Amino acid sequence: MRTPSMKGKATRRRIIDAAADLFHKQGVQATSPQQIMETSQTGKSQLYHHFRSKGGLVHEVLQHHIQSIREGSAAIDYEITSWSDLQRWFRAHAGLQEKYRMTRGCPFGTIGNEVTENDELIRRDLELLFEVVRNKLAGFFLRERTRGRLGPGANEAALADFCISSIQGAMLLGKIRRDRGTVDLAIDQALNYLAGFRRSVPRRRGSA
Amino acid sequence: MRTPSMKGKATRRRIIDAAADLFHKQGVQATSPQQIMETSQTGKSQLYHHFRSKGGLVHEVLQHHIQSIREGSAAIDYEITSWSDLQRWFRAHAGLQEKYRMTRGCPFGTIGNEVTENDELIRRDLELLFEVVRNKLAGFFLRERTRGRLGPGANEAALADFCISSIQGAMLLGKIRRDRGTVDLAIDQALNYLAGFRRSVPRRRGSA
Amino acid sequence: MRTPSMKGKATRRRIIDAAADLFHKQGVQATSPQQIMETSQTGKSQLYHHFRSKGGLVHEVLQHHIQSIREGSAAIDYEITSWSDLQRWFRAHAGLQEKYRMTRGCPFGTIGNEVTENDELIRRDLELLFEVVRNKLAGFFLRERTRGRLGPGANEAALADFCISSIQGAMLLGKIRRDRGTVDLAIDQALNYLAGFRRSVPRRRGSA
Amino acid sequence: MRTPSMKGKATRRRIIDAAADLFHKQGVQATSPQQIMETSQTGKSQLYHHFRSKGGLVHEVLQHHIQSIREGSAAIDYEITSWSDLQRWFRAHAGLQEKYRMTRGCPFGTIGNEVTENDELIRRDLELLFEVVRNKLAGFFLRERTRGRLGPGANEAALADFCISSIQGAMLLGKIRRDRGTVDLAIDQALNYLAGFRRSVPRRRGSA
DNA sequence: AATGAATGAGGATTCATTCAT
DNA sequence: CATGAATGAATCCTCATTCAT
Repeated sequence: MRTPSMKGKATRRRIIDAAADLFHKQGVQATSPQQIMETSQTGKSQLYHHFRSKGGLVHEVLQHHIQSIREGSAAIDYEITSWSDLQRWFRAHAGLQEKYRMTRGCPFGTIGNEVTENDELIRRDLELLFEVVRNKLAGFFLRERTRGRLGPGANEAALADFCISSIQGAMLLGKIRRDRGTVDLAIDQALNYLAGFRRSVPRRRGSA
Repeated sequence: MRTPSMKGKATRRRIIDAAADLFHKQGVQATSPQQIMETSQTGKSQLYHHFRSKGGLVHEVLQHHIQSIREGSAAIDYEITSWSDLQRWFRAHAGLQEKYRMTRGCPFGTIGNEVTENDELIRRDLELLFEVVRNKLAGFFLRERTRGRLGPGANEAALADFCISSIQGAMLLGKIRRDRGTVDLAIDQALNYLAGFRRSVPRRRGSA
Repeated sequence: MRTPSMKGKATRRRIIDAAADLFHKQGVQATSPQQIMETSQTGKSQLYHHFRSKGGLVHEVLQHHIQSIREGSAAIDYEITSWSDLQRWFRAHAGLQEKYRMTRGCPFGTIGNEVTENDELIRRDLELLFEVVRNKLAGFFLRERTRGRLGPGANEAALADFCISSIQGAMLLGKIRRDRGTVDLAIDQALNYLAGFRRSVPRRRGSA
Repeated sequence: MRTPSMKGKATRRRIIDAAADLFHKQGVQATSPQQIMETSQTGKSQLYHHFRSKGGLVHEVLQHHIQSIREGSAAIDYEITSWSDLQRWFRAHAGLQEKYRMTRGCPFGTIGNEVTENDELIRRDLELLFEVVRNKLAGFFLRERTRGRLGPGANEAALADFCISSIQGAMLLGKIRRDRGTVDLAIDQALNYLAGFRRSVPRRRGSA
């Protein structure tokens, strides 16, 4: 059974989902409230009932992304516990792009790229989002260091940022070239670089 | 003396310059013909006299960028003949961003980010632009290999693409964080990676 | 009391009425949304709220005309039940023109004349409209035949079409000459021709 | 060899021809100077060199039409010397329409339809044009009367106008219905009516 | 006679948003 | 929570015309 509040939530959620997809597809500027309302099968002013403005909606979309990343419900899995997880994380991005026939970039990068001086709030949301991602990645590198599996000469946050900016650059170039090969090659090199910091630790006797 | 064609060209050029700057600042979508006309001190329909449409103007802006890169008249110098040139090339991007107080990304990436399925022509222009850049960079790596100063295990085009996607990712993240440090750190790591391919060649006796 | 839908309908109706009059006066092409909005005292985008486009508005105007003809609420009475009704029908057209000092033609013909290959939908609307008119007229001729008052040698639909094309030609020429005499003379001749098909039936004994 | 003045004449003529065709196809309003210049392969301001304005061009187009009718160089032959010529005259209109797949009406009527209160000069041109046509037709009827082949009860000018308004109405309806049958049927009835005025004169003995 | 740049108003339409109910 | 009318500025672009050469 659907209670009214459930229905409300459904509407709100439908709008966010539709907006997130459209923002990913064509950017924020190119997406009109009208289009969002049509895509989400909502009355136009529902959008203004649930969100203060289009900007407010962008904020909520980003909050939703952050939430998804934290919860692990996002399209890409940010729970990295092994080097192969890290590889998967990289490749998942290429996979996501390919799902859209290489016509889209990163959902976050796409929004970030459009940010101007007047979009300070959105910029902050994105800053937070990328910090969450960095923390996820840095967490992995930190755990690796703890276990002695990470060489010296690079700190965890920097490595995490390297991952992020590598994948952002790769996806943007991949979208422009409409070519997965470009993305994969960039990922290869990023992984190459990261592999340089990996240390294999001899298994202790008696351990699994 | 000003011939009529000179006058026309000046206008055309003023429009392209204004547009290029606005596109860099706020993207293509967010830039209206009206704004371009105000910025370039032109009548509104001059824009449509000189360019078929807004899309046509984007095309011309990109062609102009390509021309600038080829000629060496661009904001960034793409003539790389030494490893230190390469470093400068990387840092120049950060410098460009800082010039705009880290509120802008890469002029090309910003346009590329906005490309959708309907902007096939623009995409092609960008593809070409990035190929020109890649060739410039790949040329350097090739010359280095010829001189025995490049180690095995990476081809020139791939290294060039690595440079491009690295700097794209770095600039995007730098813009989102409004932080040059992020860009510099990303550049450091890219240079680190590239340095791994560098081979020092013992000076021949008798040479400087 | 005014319900919201009532308000909406009133606006919609005001727009249609204003548009219909302007289309009659100066044609569709020469009528701008702006002019319609000023005439109907509406916000410009109300037009696009109620109608998809200018073309959509033309469609609705024609539908409204069709409705009026069917309902008998049009400027001209299409309910013909006698030969004198038919005469009145013809003369009413001249009267309508004179009302506008012979500066306008037929409201339908004016729109029809502007139709091009790209206005297929509008053309269909007009086709329907003229079919409705033809049916009204043909109905009269059919009833006359049933009563033995119509001679052989012409079918009802053809006579109806003759009426329509005669009046269309007459009004167009009348507008070009700005002269009612032209119209009346053309009507005289059309009525002359039609009179040739009329048969007087001897009154039955005992009837009035 | 082409003298400069010939070239000038050719340009002027090309513009008129292109304009005439476009006006016929889509009306005056819908035809922009730009389109005329493209169709006639002329520089845009040649149009303003040869004609004062767009209105001036319409005037010249109509003058050209009048000239063609007078000279007998028009698409339709207005030299009527026999009843079968008259039939041909009527059918030629249907033929002209069919040539354009019933998508166009009468070239003159189409322009006339668009005339508003502000186009007094154009209206006068059309008035003249139709007077020329009327005279051509009335001339035939007059000659017929002279020869005793025209019955009483209708004057020549009225019959001529009947021909004109009939064909105008027929062509308009034919265009709206995109159907030649409609036109032919209307022509049949007009001819029927006119035939009622025809008198056969017994050949004199000894004459051809 | 011809070219192409320039002009400024206006074209149709959509924008983001708010209001009334 | 939902609907749809209303708003007014802005969108991209074309209009008819003129100017300078």
